Amino acid sequence: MHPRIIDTLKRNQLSVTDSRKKILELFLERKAALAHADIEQHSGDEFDRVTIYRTLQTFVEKGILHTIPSADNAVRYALCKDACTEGHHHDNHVHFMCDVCGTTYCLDHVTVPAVQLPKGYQVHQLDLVASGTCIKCK
Amino acid sequence: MHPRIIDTLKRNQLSVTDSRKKILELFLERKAALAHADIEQHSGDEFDRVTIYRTLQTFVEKGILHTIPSADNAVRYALCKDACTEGHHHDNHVHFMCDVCGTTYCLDHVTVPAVQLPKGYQVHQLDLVASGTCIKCK
DNA sequence: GTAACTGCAAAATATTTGCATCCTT
DNA sequence: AAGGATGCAAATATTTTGCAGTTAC
Repeated sequence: MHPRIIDTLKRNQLSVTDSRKKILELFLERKAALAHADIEQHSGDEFDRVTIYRTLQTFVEKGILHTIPSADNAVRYALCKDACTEGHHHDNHVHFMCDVCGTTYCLDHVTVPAVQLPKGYQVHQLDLVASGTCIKCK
Repeated sequence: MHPRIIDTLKRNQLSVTDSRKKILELFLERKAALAHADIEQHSGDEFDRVTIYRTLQTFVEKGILHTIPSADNAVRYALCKDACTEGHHHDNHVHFMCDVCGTTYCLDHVTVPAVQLPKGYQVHQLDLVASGTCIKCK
């Protein structure tokens, strides 16, 4: 098991349970974003559907995961960088969704360029969602 | 009624029906994006829920509307610029979601800056979603 | 008149809530 | 032991599908 798992949970004052360990492990193993359905599949029906909903929600509240905006109706989640703390996400990075294989990536190292918005708009968060063909599918 | 309505429908080989006229009118009146629920409300229960789903889907297919990515699970729609044609969206513009009033705007005149993605990623579409406080709520 | 569109019913899917039980600390 | 987390059941919400009746052209 990934050494960061227990640490991350404890740092966030969460009790260390099987479902939380397993779900966190899934995100650490795969670099891509995961939707509720993905987790249900990859955890092999080990946990209740509801537990997964609640775990994801808890992780988002604690700043362990963030949701990724997308134009379809599927909510996807990805690991936050360490800078994220409770109720305070700093995820102004780029997401890439592959049209072919459907994988969603967090491109942490790419920064979102500054944008000039019309006067009066105060920006708190910037999300750049790119889509196209990913490196595996080209 | 807005003069563009009939024209837009005919240009896309769609028959001119009450629901389509009304829904298109809603989008032309309000500059903001609309979710299914918004349309249901503002059309005063005039149409069936299912008709709204189908109308929105048809409009997206025809390139009259596009969907806006968002981190919550609500799918919002907004008018495409004229350049969009069937199956071929060109909406690389900026969307702004107000955290206070919940309104989503299409900022057509703001362009998405170029981004340098890692080698091997082919970008077909770029969506920049900004959120914060809008001009009315500041 | 015919093809396309709508409304209704119902199925399928997704999400939320309450509560009793179990597990972590 | 106590509080929190889970599982199950069920309520709610959302989206899709089939089909018969209606409307646009």
